[in-house]
Amino acid sequence: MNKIPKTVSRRLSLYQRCLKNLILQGKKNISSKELAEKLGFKSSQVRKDLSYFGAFGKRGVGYDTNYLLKMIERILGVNKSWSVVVIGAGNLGHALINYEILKKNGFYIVGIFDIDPKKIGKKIGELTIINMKDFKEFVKKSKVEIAVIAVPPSSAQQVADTIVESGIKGIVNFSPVIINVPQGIIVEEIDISIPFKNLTFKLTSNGFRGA
Amino acid sequence: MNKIPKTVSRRLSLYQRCLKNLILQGKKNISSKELAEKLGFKSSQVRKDLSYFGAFGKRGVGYDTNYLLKMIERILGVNKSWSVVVIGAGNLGHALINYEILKKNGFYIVGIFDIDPKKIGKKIGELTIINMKDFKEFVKKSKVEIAVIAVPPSSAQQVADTIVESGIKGIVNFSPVIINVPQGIIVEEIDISIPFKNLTFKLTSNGFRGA
DNA sequence: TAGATTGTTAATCGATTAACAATC
DNA sequence: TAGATTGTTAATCGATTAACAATC
Repeated sequence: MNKIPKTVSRRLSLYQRCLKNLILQGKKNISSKELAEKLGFKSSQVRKDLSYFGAFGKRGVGYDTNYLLKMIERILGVNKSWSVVVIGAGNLGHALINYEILKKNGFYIVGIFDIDPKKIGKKIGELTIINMKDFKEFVKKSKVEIAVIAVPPSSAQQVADTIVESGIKGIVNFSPVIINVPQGIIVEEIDISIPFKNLTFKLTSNGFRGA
Repeated sequence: MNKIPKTVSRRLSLYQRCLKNLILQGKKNISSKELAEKLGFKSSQVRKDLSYFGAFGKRGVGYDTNYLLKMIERILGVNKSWSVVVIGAGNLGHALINYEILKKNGFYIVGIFDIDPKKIGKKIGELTIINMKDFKEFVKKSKVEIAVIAVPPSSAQQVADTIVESGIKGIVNFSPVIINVPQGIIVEEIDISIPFKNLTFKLTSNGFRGA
C-alpha cells in the first residue's frame, strides 16, 4: 500500500472546510479542478490526495459534494464525536471552551482542569473548573479521548505525564515547548506565535546575510 | 542567491524557542548536533537552514547561544516590536490580548475592534473595544503593522478588505476561510481546528479504502 | 458517440540528508 | 598539532505535477 505523504491530512481538512461551504451554497457536484482552484492547488494534487484512500468521483462528472465530504470526514475521523478535556483554565482555555468551530467539528469539551485553588469550582459556561488532582478519575469516568495542554510552558511536561498516565492517547499541545511522550501517544503541536513569526519573516524578508 | 525552502521559517521559530530556553538554563554554546536532537531534526538540517542567512558558528566549537538567538530573531524580524490590532472581540480576541507569549515575542496588541454596539466601549485589560468604523483612522494614527482576523468566517472577507484599505501589509487570519487579498499583502492562516483533525486522522488511521 | 473528468503512472521538482573539505 | 564541528556540495529521498488511458 502507498505511503501517505505527511502533507495530506492538512489538505484533507481544507477540502472538508471548503466542501462544507460549497454545500451550504447549494453546490451538488464539483470537479477536482474547481476544488483545487478554490484552495490554490493543482487539480492533480486533489485527485492524488483522495486516491490514497479510495475512488470517490465519477469520470467525466466529478465528485458529489455531499458524498465526498462524508468520505473525507470519515478519513479524518471527524464523522464521530470526540470527548476532549482542557488542562489550564487561563485565557486560552476559556477561548477553546467557547470555540464554536471545534464543537461544529465534533470536538466536545467535557471537562476543564486547573491547579489554582482560586479557579477550581468556578464556572465557564456549562463547565466547572475541576481540580487537576481529580483528572485521572474524570478521564476514566467520562471516557475522554483527547487532552489539550493550555498551561504555561513550565508545567507542560508534567501535565503531559499525567495525561499519559490517565490512558489518553491523543494530545493537542498549545504550550510552546516540546513535550516527551512514550511511543503510541500522538501529540499535535500548535504554537500560536509561529504564524506571527512567519509573517514578520516574510514582511522583513529577507536578504539578511549579516554575520 | 539560494532559494529558501518554505519550511525554513517555521524551523527558525523552533530554534529560537529552544535557544531561549537553553539560555535561561545557562547554556552558552551549542552544536548543531545537540540543537537538532532537542527538536528531532538532523544536524545537517540545522546547519543548512542557518546557511541560507549567513555563517553564525565557529568550526570545531559550535554556536554561541546568545549570538545565534540574536541572529535568528533578526532573520525572523522579531528583534523589533510590532504593532498589532485584533478585529473581533470574541473569546479568541480576548485570549490573544492576554496571550503573554505574543507580548514576549514583541507583538504588542494596541487595539481591539468590533461592530457589536454591546461590546464597543467595554474594556479588556488596558484596551477599550473600538468601533470598526474608526479602524482606518486608528491604524494611521497608531502606525499599526499587523492585523489579526478573529471574526466569524461569514465576515472575514469583508474585514480583510477593510484591513487592506487601511494600508496594513500583514494579516494573521484565525477565521477558517480563505481570504482573498491583492498582491503584496501577506496572509498567514491559522486554523485551530486543524491540529485536532490531524490528531483524529492519526488516531483513526487509517487504512480506509471504503468507496 | 463525443466530451469531460477521473484515477494512476511517470517525470519533475523541491527539500532533506550524508559526506567531507575547511578551519577553529 | 589533533580533535571537533562548521559550512557547503552532491546524493537521496519524498512530494507535487503533468500526462494519459480508463470510463462516465
